Amino acid sequence: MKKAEATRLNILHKAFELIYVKGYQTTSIDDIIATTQVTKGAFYYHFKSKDDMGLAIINDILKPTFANSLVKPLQNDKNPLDSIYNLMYNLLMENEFLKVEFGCPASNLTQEMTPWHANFSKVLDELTKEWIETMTAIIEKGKKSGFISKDVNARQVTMFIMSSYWGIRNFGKLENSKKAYLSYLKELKNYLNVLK
Amino acid sequence: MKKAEATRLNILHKAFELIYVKGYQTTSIDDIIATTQVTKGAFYYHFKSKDDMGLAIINDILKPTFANSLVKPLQNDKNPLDSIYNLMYNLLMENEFLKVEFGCPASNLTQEMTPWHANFSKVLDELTKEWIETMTAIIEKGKKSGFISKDVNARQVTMFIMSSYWGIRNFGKLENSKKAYLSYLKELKNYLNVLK
DNA sequence: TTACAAAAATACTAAACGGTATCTTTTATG
DNA sequence: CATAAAAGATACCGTTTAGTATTTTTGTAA
Repeated sequence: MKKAEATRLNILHKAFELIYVKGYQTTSIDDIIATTQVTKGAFYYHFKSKDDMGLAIINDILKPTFANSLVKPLQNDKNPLDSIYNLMYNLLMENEFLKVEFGCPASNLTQEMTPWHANFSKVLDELTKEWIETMTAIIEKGKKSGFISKDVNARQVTMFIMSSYWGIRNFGKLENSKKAYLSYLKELKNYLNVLK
Repeated sequence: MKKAEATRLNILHKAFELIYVKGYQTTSIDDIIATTQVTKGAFYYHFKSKDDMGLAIINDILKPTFANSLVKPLQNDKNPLDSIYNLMYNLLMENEFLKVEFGCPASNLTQEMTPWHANFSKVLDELTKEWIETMTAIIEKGKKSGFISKDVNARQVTMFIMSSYWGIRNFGKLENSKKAYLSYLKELKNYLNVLK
């Protein structure tokens, strides 16, 4: 029971790495079993199809990571504008797992799988919604506690910021350099400042 | 001579459509020759490989379209802030070629092919650079003519705006709805206003 | 009309793909 | 320790992939 769970998690983690780097469609099951040292029989014992595994990656790996690294940090500081900036700074400049040349795993999957794989779209949408709701909530809170002007539309601002984050990830990928991140972060700071 | 050129362009256009909708890797040559009613012999007479055709799509189809629809409109209005907003509005809300559920063709290709296909990255980077340079230039011009505050960093603002555009395309794709576009456009307007 | 190259059609290959059937080994529990 | 079920290994299937080799048709200039 325990060994099996370890094998399953091993497959999920290694497959996640491969998919983050190469994309879902171009990562073959043969690739996965080669890097995990797991046979095809074992693979299909744990997952009934490649897509079944793909969904498990999102639900069991990506979602918890997302909650820890993208959602939770938003609720740390008193000032939501600081929370947002610090989150972005950490994600772009310091997070050792996310690599500039491979972009954002969630964004990559969204781009690749939507709109053709409804199940993928659904769980990815859930993932994103959680982030949106949290950011919207802390902005609303910030309005009440005076950190943010009453004039700002929380949801609107959230969409704008998150869009810019996903977009700059694509830029970083294209230029394969964190330079783009730096000027992005500066302008993000300017933008956040006018929300006061 | 003329007929051959027509065949070639037919392949490029149809293939572009397929790739925009399904992605490059998942669009097979058999898919392409099926929808173009062109045989494989004809296909390989015009292109020496699939990648050769892919690059031709970017150079011969995407680049001119990009120059016409994304770059040129930036230089229309006197006020660069208006140019930028109007461009985004048109791209997101009115452009009949770009579909919300399939995102932005250039962004899709970047996400899918970078960093694994150096040739693709290169031409896509050229494409993007042209857009960046143009937007940066009109912002600088706007600073001189008084439409924009001298304090703004043109390149920084350009990166921020373009990132947000690419990002919101991803959002639209995920939610398969232009609703996201609307609140994005509102906040973009707010942001542009503070650059005055 | 003939000659000849450009263009297109046809038939094929070798490798890779996701997935299955069958068999063997581990592991937990009476 | 016996036994059944869980877990994993191996060989293979049918299909699809990008690409090639060969042949046929078409346009055009002498």
